[in-house]
Amino acid sequence: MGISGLHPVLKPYLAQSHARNFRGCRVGVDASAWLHRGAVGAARELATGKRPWEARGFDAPWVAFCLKMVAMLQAAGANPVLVFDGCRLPAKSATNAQRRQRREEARERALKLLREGRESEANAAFTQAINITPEMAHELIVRLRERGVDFVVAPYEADAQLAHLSSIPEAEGGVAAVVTEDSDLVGYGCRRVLFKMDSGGYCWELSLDRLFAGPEAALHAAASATQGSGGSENDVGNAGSASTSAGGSQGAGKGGGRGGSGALSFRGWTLDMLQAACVLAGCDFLPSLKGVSFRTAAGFVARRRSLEGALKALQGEKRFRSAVTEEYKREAARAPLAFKHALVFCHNTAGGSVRRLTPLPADSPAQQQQQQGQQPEQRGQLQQEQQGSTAAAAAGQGQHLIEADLAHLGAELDAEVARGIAYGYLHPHTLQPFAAGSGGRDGGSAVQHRQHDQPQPQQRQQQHAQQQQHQQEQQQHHQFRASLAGRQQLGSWMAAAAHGPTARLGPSQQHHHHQQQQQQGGYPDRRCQQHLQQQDRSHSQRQHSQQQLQQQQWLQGPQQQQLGAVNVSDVLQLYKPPEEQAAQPAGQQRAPSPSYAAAAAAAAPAQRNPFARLQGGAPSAAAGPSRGHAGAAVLEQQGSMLQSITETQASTAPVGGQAKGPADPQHDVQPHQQEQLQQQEELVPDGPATGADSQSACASGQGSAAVGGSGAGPGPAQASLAWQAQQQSQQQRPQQQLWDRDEQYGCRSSQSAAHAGAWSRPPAAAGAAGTKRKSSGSSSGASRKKGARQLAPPSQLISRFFKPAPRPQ
DNA sequence: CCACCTACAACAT
DNA sequence: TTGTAGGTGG
Ligand SMILES: [Mn+2]
Repeated sequence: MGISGLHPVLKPYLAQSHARNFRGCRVGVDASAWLHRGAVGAARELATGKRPWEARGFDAPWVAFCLKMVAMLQAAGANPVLVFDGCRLPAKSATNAQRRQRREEARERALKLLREGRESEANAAFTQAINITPEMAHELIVRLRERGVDFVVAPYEADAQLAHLSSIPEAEGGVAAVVTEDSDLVGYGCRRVLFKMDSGGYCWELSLDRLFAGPEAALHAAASATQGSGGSENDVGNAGSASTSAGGSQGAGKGGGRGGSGALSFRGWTLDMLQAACVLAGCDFLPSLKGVSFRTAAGFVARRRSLEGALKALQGEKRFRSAVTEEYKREAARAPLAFKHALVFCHNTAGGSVRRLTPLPADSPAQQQQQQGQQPEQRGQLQQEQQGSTAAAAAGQGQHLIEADLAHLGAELDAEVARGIAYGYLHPHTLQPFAAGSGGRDGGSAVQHRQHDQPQPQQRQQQHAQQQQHQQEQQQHHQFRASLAGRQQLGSWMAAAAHGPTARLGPSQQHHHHQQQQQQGGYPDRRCQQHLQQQDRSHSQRQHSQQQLQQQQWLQGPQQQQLGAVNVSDVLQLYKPPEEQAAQPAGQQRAPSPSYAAAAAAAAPAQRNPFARLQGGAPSAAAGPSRGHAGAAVLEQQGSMLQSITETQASTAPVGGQAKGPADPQHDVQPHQQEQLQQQEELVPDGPATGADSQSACASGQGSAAVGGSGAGPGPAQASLAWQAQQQSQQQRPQQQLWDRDEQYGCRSSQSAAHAGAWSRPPAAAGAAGTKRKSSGSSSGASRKKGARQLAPPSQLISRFFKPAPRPQ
């Protein structure tokens, strides 16, 4: 959903931009949006469970689309880092239930329309029934691994993970900007966001720093943008702060400050205030009061400069007085925690573990419990402000931050589990290993079936549909927690067996001993077990579908028996750089699966999944550079060195220190206005034909020509040649369906693509040729390899921060 | 002017 | 996973 009404407000601050402006930079990508876009072309097949592209050896359309976008970014010289959604978030269960219901209704409608022969209407309905599953994402992940494209699966929301990457320097695996469609990213505090990126690389850029500098700064920067800020690298952070003088009449009436161009002014705002406005405006975690959207929310926040103040001001207003209940105030006070303290995967702490986007304040009980055995972390100014604000907010209400407030943000995954999820080896919903041999093409995995098909009278169905979705949502969360308990118990057991009793005991939710858990069958606590039993009862009143029965079985899971069968060293050995395991071609080497993954093993015996594999495979040339243990060790050292260096720097560096992002793009600031658009000759050589302000205008006509067009130097032009060739060869073939064609997006089926090198030229070469941005990462990536494969590995793979489990001596 | 609602769109031809 | 359009009403 995002933040209601935020996008229109941001419009004056959006600058037209292009992927090329991030040459040599790591760029985070919200993968779900791309997967959705790519799945539209296969909506019907998804709903009916067909995979016609397999017969021709093609990737699924959503995979192909994402790879195409990746290639586009690489051709522009950027290093994409794809971020996937992970586990379901309890805080969003209501939203998820709604969405599921909508999808299922759409699917029914579509099938009915299809029977009536109304094709186009049916297709529209199928589109609305699309659901992106982890299996579908995994199909893409397999390809990304092959190509050395960086990715990470978030422990929960990709939004928060992207914000985390945005908050750390690129040299440590962070990103300079984030590609997304979701306005939530602003609320999470992403420094630089690229909205609406099209297949030509054009997009609209928002800089948080510039937003807080006020509208005049944006306009001024736009005016001076024509002189191209050349090779200087550090002018981004303070581009706006130079010019601030006229215009900003703060607090006109009740609508917050208005700047010169009729835009809302956020000058002097803090991230806290922005988040307060987001919460009041309505977000995924809390629906808004009737009649409040971002504009009015921002007005109240601007006057009182805090969430609490804004709430009081709302209460003072006649039309909101009755709506601001105590309950709403409580929930509104809690909602910002979801932005501030979301759980993210941090790849360079403790060999990869789950952390809070912003650390909890030091004095909270939850924090003290959580922080045992962990060291406080140096952070940037923004994060420190955030941390303080939570403490202040809690103190202001005479309350402490307790675990109950954080429960909605998900369980803290054990590091082992988190790593398995983050690197794409564990299914984030079931926590079972993926059946890697299939790459997700076992046919049934991506089918969007209804969970239960109970024949019901239509009215009743309508009546109970919502309730059913809610129940199913609850059930899934219970299953997840139960499974999580089993897994984390396993993780703790492994660590204990390997290293003795010093091992960490798992998440804060588990203040229980192993024995107790085992006696209770692996459930985290009594409450959970009770709920599960209730679920059992309510289930028995219904008919069980087969799938439900299966879920029931693994819910009561055989983890106990499995425990004894696991060989510790085998499992620990699984934590190796993924290249090593990804090496073997599918089906060539069939290793027996450990009982660790009994359920998955039964279904799919062939595994490249390190979580389901006992022996190392022989690296193959096709799979790219297989880095040996030595290489991995070197990387580890580099990683920790970088970490320690930047940690010492972080304490003294101002906020702008992280804004090391891109050196100022040539047209860093272009307000979203027609007149400004006309000035974009350099960026858009063809110029918008109509002067319309829509995205299609800047992407109009020969988008691909513009990529390598006049404005580009030799480096990028060369790099984009292959990209252009793809576009053209594809344009010359009008054919029916993607998977019916001889080529897929101008490239052979991806199995052979790695050999053929049909994909884009190594962008790293271009980046090395004309790197304006320092971006230390890309150099290592560029210099690394020649020969073996032509696909340029991105700078520093998060996946390559993959380290062995931490072993205390 | 602002918010709400409903319907529609996202691929690629 | 999400955003947008147009019409309506306070
Ligand atoms: Mn979101």
